[in-house]
Amino acid sequence: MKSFPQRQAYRESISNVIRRDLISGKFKCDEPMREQKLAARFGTSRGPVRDALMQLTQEGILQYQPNKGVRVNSLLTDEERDVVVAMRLELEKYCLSKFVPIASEDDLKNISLLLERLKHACEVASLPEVAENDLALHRYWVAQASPHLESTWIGLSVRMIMKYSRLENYEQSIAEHSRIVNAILNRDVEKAIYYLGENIL
Amino acid sequence: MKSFPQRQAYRESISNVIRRDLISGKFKCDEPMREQKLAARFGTSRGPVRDALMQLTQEGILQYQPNKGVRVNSLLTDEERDVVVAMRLELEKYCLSKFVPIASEDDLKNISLLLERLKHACEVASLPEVAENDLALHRYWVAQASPHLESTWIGLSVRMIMKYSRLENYEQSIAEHSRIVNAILNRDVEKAIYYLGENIL
DNA sequence: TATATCCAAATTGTTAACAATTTGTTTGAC
DNA sequence: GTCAAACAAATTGTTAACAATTTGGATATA
Repeated sequence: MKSFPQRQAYRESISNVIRRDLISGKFKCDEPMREQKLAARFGTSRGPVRDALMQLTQEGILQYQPNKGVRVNSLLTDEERDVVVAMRLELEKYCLSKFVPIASEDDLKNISLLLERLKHACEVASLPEVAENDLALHRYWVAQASPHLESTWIGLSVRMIMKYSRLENYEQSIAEHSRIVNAILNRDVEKAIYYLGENIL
Repeated sequence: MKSFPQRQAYRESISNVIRRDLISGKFKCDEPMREQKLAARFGTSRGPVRDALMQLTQEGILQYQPNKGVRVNSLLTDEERDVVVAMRLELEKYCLSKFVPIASEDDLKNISLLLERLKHACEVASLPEVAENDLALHRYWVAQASPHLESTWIGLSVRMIMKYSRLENYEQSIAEHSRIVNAILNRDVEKAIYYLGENIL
């Protein structure tokens, strides 16, 4: 009947919320994340919270130390960020080249919708929402083209955004993503990849 | 007193063992990993086993479905592997360029030791051991140069190896790694990176 | 004051029991 | 025989309690 994750496991929704908080800078760097407090906040026991924290640790956002819990990982250095940008670009270029030719009409509708949501978030100028919708749009073609590499992608992308995000220039973000989506709608792989390169840096 | 992880958490050792089993092909593709059985095998409860499984899921080796547990993820496609190779190379080139100039005498001793271990594994021709020592050697300079990106690196590397590993040509593996390590010992970044490119493909 | 030691509180690590979901099998109607 | 519903077994999801470790502070000593 219900064709989709009927009830997303706690761990997923918890890690999504925490990730969002981290992107929008609600936690100071090196600040320890206490399991008990988070469990209370989310109305669960510590189990699912631990799961979510471990997931974010694997994504590289948090840092784990045995018997000491997890803390907000320090930001990438400038050099590391350059490397991450290059890796993410490599990955997303491949995904676009794969996705554009095979995208169904529904896919095109969906990315148009995601673009609209991103535009709206830019208009109300809410940074965490902009970040979330930016990632959601990119994530769409990654997931369609290569579900195998989706988890790799998210780790790279979140950490790239956390280190000086260019997202604060809202008009530019809208323009860049509009160009990419237009190219996709026209099935123009070359252009899509070109504009992607201008967006991810 | 004990300066290092005094007693590695279960989750770590469990995930290491399972990862090794996966690399050496002990589980069929799509085969479900049962928590109960693994818990019995490792003499713990399901908790730490779940932690280990989730970690491997994040690394992309296993696939998780809510209420259905985890299975061995299907292998990368040829194209995906090419992308992963490029990403890993990008990352490791950076790490080598960072590591070689700052490596201490102890570091040099350590990688020499790791190379010897790899040689030994090649001589006794035990594939899982070769894989483990190969990864351990590369991991050393990644961890030294950029602990931030270590978890990213391991996900890429393990999946790259699982898809047709070139490790079975033992003599070649020894030669390639000897060249890299020699270049490092001579503080020759250019050569080290060059030989790395010949090794990772 | 500075340092070391010990104790209590807070926190993480692990376990076992219970709840919810999925899976497989039997049963029965047609 | 085929299909569907109902039941039983297996498996995952969650929780709360307990164990082990770390942390912070009080006390004592030089």
